[in-house]
Amino acid sequence: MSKGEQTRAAILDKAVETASRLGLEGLTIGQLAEASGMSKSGLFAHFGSREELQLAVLRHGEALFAQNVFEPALSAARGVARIRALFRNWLDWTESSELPGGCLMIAAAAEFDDRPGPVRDALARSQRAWIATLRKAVGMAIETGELRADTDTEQFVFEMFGISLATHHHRRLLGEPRARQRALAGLERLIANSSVTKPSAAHTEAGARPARVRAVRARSR
Amino acid sequence: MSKGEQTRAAILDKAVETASRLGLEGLTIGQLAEASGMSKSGLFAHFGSREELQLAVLRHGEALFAQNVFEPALSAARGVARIRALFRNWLDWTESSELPGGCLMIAAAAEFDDRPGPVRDALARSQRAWIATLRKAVGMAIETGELRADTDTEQFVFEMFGISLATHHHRRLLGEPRARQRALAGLERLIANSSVTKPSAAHTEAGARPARVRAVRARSR
DNA sequence: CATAAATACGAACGTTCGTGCTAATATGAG
DNA sequence: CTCATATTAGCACGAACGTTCGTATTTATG
Repeated sequence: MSKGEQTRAAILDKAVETASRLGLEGLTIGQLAEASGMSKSGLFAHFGSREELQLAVLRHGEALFAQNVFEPALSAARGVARIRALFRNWLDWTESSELPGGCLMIAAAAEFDDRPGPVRDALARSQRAWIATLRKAVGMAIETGELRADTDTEQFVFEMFGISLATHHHRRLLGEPRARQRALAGLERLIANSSVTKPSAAHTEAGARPARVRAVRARSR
Repeated sequence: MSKGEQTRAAILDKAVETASRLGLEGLTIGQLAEASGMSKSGLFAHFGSREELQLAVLRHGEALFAQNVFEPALSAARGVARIRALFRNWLDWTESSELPGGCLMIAAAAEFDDRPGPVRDALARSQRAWIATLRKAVGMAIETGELRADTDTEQFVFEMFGISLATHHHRRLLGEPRARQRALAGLERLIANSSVTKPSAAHTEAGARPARVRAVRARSR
């Protein structure tokens, strides 16, 4: 790796960190240069424009996401186990120490959903790819017979996404410590609702949901 | 209403609109002045600082939210009917023509979750109040006997929030036209899971969930 | 109608923004 | 070690930022 690529990577590490807190629009050539210990123009030369910097940050974040969330989950068995692994890695990612501002994609999504341009396009592409990955995982859980064949995978992933967003929102803005617990409970409810083996009516009525959740938590720790 | 209050209100209308698209940090005294057809300094005099402007925009947005989402839902009967009303008004709000950038609070939440200060504090307070309102609505649905007494209201609202966030995300960034449908289906699943009268197993297994959703949609149109 | 108060404007402040240049320095291949 | 190339720094630019100030104008009050 040449010196140039090396500094570029170091810059992008810093930039992803900053962007997770301040957003991609909060990224500033000057501040990023100071944080990287180099001159504005020196840093600028690596990207050519602010928009190119934003795109590079997005790509860098995507790579980190794949590396930290997606890839480790592949060691989990296909089916609900992998769904749980993907989801937990996702939650871990949003509270990672490398990302003091939480998930970069979530911050960028809210920021660019009304700013047409290449950055928004790249972001949307990335999000669609992630959704497709999740759908595939749900599809495999149907193939293994753990989830019912009539499961609406799109709806499943939609709600899964929502739980993740709510976790981010509650933990970061509201400082809610039980957010992760709520997230895991939500996922379990989602899984239970699409499971082939249905809980008995008596069980369910007597509050089986919290009990089931507790069991899952125990297993996860 | 004095002339001053009048222009101030007009400014804030424009500002809420802009902030819904560009965020509170995207708000600029100069641009807002131009959009309002007045001078920078003239506009500035109404607020005294940019931060005060942001706070005023937030308060103005809060008032609009209460007026468009909360208050109309009070005409719905206590219980799940009101939960549905609140939720639908909320969805309507995020696609309102007055808010070209979607829900102001959601945009601001992602923006300020890592920017300590008065704006973040005000936003968090507002969000907590809204959550409390939703919890109260769920609590009343328990009192009416429609939802089970062991329903975890906090969890219910958490997931409701998530569905709303996912809807915003999918519709605005990904342009997903079925987002609203997915949202309503998610809420119905949430309600069904906490309902006293449980659907028969046969019904559920044969895909009662989409059917139930369709019925609800029909009722809402 | 006069007059005090409220409201709006225009010009300018010091900073920071992104982006061009050119010159200096560091890197790595021969 | 040499030298072409890659990398960084220095400096300057026009524009926009939030903010201040003195002044003009409009509004409401007696």
